[in-house]
Amino acid sequence: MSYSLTSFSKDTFNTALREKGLRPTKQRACVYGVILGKRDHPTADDIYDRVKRHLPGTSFATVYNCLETLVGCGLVKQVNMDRSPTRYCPNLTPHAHFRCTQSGKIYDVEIDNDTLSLIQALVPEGFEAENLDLSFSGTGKPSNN
Amino acid sequence: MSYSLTSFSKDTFNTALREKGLRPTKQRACVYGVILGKRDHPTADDIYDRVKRHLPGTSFATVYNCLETLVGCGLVKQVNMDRSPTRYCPNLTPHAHFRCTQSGKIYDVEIDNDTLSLIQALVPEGFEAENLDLSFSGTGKPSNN
DNA sequence: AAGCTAAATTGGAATTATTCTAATTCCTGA
DNA sequence: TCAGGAATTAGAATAATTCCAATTTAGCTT
Ligand SMILES: [Mn+2]
Ligand SMILES: [Mn+2]
Ligand SMILES: [Zn+2]
Ligand SMILES: [Zn+2]
Repeated sequence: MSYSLTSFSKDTFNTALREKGLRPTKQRACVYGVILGKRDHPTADDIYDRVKRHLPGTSFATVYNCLETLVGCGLVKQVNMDRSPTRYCPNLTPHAHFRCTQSGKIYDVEIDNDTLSLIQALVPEGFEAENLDLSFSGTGKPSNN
Repeated sequence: MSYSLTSFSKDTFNTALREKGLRPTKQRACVYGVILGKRDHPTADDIYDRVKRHLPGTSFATVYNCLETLVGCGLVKQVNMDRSPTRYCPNLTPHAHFRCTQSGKIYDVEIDNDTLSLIQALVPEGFEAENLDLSFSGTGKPSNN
């Protein structure tokens, strides 16, 4: 059993990989599955732990390889905050991140289109931004455990 | 000779350190000086190279120690883009960064107050943002060498 | 179905930015 | 001047990530 992706996710997954001439392997499906399954912005190490429950033989190198592939296919995004380990996010809409410095938890923060336009307008003449990263840190929900 | 800080910078430096009960050493002054002297967002390694020209005996550990101190005193800011080495910036105004993926150069991008307010307004109810990071990447000035 | 070939996975070593440690040196202020 | 804390130093340690060479697998072709 590779991993129980919904038929919708499975189709997204297969299509995205085939479009790039890559193989939809069980390891890649599993990595994608665990990221979709708990949207908590896991690190590679977190993902490794979760994948091993389903595919015990999986190596750390494979987790990194799969993550690189999934990012390359646009199925997940990397999230870097300061120099802490890279986290992975399946939310493909443009959004920002908030990290609670107490709990370490990371939350998605929506960006409305008007604000997004204004942010993009900050980029000076002659520069072409392909990518933007916006993140906040501070104290999160008071006693949300 | 520690480093030729302007009398204005020297005063800022001495005051900021003394306020925290820390000593304005020649290594700290030199690290601060080279960051002010060429505002190109140098890495710790860049800074080490430049500091050694003025104070040849300086160690790498000291550069890191000084940088941590200067950041702690609010004299310089850390700039992290993806997982590349941390860079340091003496521009204390709220501003964003643009990294040219071709040249690797990093540019300051001003954020006007209106846009800054809208960005801060993205933070949801119940969260308190102490810090915000905004960065762009893409292609920079066409042939600015 | 068997064989072929390129792609993917694997375990372990290598890399690299950064931090830690313990010894030495330096300041400061009594 | 000198005692004691602060800062610096060289080198070891750490940790996330990448690299490597060997093995396995998946998707053809016969
Ligand atoms: Mn773990
Ligand atoms: Mn160098
Ligand atoms: Zn996210
Ligand atoms: Zn800057």
